[in-house]
Amino acid sequence: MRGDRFMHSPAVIKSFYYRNDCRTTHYLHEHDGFEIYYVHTGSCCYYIGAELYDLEPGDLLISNGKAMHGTMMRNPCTRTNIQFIDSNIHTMLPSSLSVDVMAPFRKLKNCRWKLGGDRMKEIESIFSKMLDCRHRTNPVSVNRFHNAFVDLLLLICEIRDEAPSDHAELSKVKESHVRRIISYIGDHYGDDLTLDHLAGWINLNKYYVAKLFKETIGMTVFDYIRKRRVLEAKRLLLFDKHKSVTDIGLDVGFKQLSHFSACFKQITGLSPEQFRKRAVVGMFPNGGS
DNA sequence: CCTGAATACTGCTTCTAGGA
DNA sequence: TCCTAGAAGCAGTATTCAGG
Repeated sequence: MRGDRFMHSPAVIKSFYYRNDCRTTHYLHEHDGFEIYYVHTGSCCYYIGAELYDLEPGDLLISNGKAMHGTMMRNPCTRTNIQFIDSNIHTMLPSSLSVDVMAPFRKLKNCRWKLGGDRMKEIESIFSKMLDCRHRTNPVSVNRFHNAFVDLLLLICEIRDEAPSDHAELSKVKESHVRRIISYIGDHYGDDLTLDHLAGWINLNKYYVAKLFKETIGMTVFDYIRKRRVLEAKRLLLFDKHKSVTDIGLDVGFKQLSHFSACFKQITGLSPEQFRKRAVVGMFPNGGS
């Protein structure tokens, strides 16, 4: 792993993991500040709040760490991950800077862009510069690291201005429907949800809803609901140690324990009980998100 | 952009058994 | 007692196509 808890600017940058090989699913967690997540190779599902992103090489994702998030690996994935807080970020910025570099993080909250070849080279070059300076403590290297990070924030501002993000695309009618459905599932995953129910709530035809959802998200409504329930079950298994697997299964919307257990194992590769035991032994196996 | 029908298929529910 | 796993039947879902 090429990265660690970063010591240069503990008041701003909490961690910097460069081209981190990521082969395991990372458990749901939350933290202060913001996160920049960039995929170099491989692919993974990135869950944040009620959103799910399929990330591929060249995908850049910015997010608010306060939202519950985590990754589910599809293939072994190499990614760069930076966690930072903005309360003291002014200490790193040149006084002449006239751009609000935190605007994309505040205005968009969670957002993903698919970068093209030139932008990929550019952002990867910035990450390399940061890597070069990360362990040097002399003032020049510290300043170079700061400058590279500010350059990264400025690049994100540029990308936001010129490239449509998933967030912007969601303003379209179709994606707006899907966003509403995802939001509804996020609030009601513990209830008895059916396609009829969802279609009725959004006033659309159920066949159309199924098609729309699959087109936009890449998975069926059914799959999404199951993953959302398992996701919540994972959170409860980790953070509510006194709650039995049975209660958690029922809480998140499964009617039968056998079905909960089967779904959980299908999605995570572990039974709920195994998941809880392993989580106690080793939380966050690779560090970062 | 959206609806509706037909059909094949998926996976949920229920039941049961067995291990820890 | 709690949890996992397998089997069978059936309800619900995905897909496709035609049409407003």
